Amino acid sequence: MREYYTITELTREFGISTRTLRFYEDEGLIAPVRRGRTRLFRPSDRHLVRQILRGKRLGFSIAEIREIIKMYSEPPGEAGQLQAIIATIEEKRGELRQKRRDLEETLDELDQAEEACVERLAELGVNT
Amino acid sequence: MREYYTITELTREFGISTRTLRFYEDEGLIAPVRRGRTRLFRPSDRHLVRQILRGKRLGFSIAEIREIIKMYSEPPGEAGQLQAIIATIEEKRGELRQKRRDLEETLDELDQAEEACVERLAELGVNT
DNA sequence: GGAAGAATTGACTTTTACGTAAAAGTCATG
DNA sequence: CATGACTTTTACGTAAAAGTCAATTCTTCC
Repeated sequence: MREYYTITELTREFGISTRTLRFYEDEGLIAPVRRGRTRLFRPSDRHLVRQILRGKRLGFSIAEIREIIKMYSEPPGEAGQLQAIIATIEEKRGELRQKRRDLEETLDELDQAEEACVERLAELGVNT
Repeated sequence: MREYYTITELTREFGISTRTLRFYEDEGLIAPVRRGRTRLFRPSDRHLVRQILRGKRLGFSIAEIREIIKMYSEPPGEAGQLQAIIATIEEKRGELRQKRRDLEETLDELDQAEEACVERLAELGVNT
């Protein structure tokens, strides 16, 4: 496990721009350490980037991703806060399940569409 | 099955604004018929709206949704076009499968986060 | 037949998530 | 030490997806 990654290493690995990484830092999603002014990304930062991009692919906004990421971090000390986090987790879980239903439905409809195309092709094959 | 829905009926059913529906019409995603200037939405339009919102929840852009919707419609006559559609369906299926992996991973991490919270709560319960 | 209540159009605004360009600092290598 | 590849900050720009608002135009209902 490497200790540090440079910003361009991560841009290449994830196919994103330096602007994007700086933007995520501005948004408080990641906090790479500095040597002088230069950012050094630790494996944990790299993992956060991975989680951010995953969230993006699922259609979550930066604000939502921030919320999700916050929940992965160490749980706080206070009981009330813990309850609150658990409630938020429940909520996100609900959203994800909705997305899963959406996903399965869409996959089904794509299957049907493909079948229709294949049938149509068969017809053409016969008629030609 | 009702023959027509008014625009406000659909806004209420789906929790979106008239502006949004008109926007989708401008974008060519739906094409409600008119009585005078008033839009009348058929069940098929309503179903399209359902599909659009599903696409949105999955993080697809309007352009992508347009692409997906086009594939649900009747397959065209020409073999080359049919092949092209099938290829696009394959591609979308790939994206959806990636999303599904992302989704499962996120659900797993949320589970872990919740467990951590529950444990922490148990500790607090013991210590108090 | 006139007032109230929907709908419509068009223009302008907003938010999100970066893109892009300028100007300057950093650092390894020849 | 200078060259070139990277990086940084600052600041303005932009595309997508609506929101908002104003001015009209239908309806319809009493």
